[in-house]
Amino acid sequence: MNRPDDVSLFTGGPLYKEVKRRLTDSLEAARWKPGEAIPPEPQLAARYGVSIGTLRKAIDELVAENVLLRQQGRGTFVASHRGEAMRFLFFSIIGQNGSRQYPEVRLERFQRARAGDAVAQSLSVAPRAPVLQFRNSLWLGGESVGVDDITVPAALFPGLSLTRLRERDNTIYHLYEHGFGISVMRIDETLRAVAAPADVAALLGLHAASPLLLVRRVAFTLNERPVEFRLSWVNTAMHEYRREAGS
Amino acid sequence: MNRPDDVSLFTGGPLYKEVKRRLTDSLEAARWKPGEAIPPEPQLAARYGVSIGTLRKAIDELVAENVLLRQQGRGTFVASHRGEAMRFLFFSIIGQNGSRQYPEVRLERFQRARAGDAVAQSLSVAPRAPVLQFRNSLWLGGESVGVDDITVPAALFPGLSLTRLRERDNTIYHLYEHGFGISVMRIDETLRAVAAPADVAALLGLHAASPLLLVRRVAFTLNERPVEFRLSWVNTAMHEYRREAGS
DNA sequence: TTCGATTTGTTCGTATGTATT
DNA sequence: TAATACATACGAACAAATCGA
Repeated sequence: MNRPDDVSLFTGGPLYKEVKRRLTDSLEAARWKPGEAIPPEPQLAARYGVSIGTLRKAIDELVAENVLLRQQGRGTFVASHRGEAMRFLFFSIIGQNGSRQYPEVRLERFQRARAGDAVAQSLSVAPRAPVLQFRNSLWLGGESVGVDDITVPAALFPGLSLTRLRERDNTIYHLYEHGFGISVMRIDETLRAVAAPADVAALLGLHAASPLLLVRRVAFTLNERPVEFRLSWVNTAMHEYRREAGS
Repeated sequence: MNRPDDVSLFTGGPLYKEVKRRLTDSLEAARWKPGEAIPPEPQLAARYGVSIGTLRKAIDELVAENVLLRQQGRGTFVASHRGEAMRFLFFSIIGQNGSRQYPEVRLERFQRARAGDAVAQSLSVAPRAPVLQFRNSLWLGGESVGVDDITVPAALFPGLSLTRLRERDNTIYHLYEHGFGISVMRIDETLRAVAAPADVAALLGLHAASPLLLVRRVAFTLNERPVEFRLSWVNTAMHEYRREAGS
């Protein structure tokens, strides 16, 4: 017996880490798509030639990383931006009473452009590489709370258009996933306080130079490829940015 | 055999969850102190009357929550603010190049006071309960980057004084832990952009009304008891607040 | 509604590997 | 080197949730 996926002769470290790598590779290759179930544990264990306990340890780590989702009696599913699960994983604005609510998003602008040096470096593309840029305004309870300036590499999003962005009926990351096979799995954010630029202030109905929270985000796929650069200006007069740490 | 800690007849859910509760209770009761090793796995498994696998599953979760720390060949240790491990778990300011460095802290003020309504609610103490308040300025590379206004319930920190704060040779949370048996294990932060108050601006060498990042922090112990309320004003001209999400 | 098949969750026990002292 | 302690891996049995016949 020597099935192609068999891992039992692997010698470069713990077996379960190798199994995890194989699973990750299959996920990156979209062998199983977001929202779909991966094969049952006994079947995967047999395929890789490991015990079910070893397989489960590999899956455990992917579940902890929000890459897979287990449901007893149903199966193990590839994380997707379709449902509610990832809805607030990447949206951190809350009301002053602590209420979490997803914003209404309005597309304000869409254009083709070329990457500046900073954006090119963040997105790991060549300077002046073609990119798509669009601006959204975010609304919570009828109030304008922020502006997102989003830049993505044009090569990764062929056919992304103003219409496509307008017609989506879900989050932007769901559109990336469903429309372009790009799954945002991790974000890296740095925050600072700045004076509002004139155009942003106008969109938010504020005086220019009002203090705004500026969030610089880079979004990554499972294989750590950066796929989106985003600057968000947030009016924190009536809302806040929340983060928990330690457990 | 019916040892007092035996858990084998427990019926209210998974055994390992009950074992985890017992471990947590022992940690709260300071049966094992920060920095110390808990008993070896076989010994704990015998004490609770469970298999070693079940015990390990309980410990796994506490390790994932940064409550315990495992070291192969040495033992399993209670998390402590003494070492480097928790150093950057609760300090999120980085340089513009992404460098993480721990700030120099200067005590600017220390006073006894009474809790206002907002602080009292955050700290779960009665309104006008006695509290201790102190202000620190934070310095990175010779530059003043922020001001912390810290409020703690006086009842939890008997004997905390200006001298005590000045003479510490480690982080404030290490002082809480070592001097008062209070271990901060989790923080909850909300962030907003504000115009600098005059006194803070002066300390930071900025014009009044410069935009500052205001971080409102509540710190909790293992049993979710709030033990510190903190407002931090951060000058994000040369530094940033960093957070990662998703994995 | 009931029942059986499927799938993950929990628990047990054992053996062996690896790091530390 | 020997003893100790956690890490990895195996396998088995039963429990609990889900789903369709």
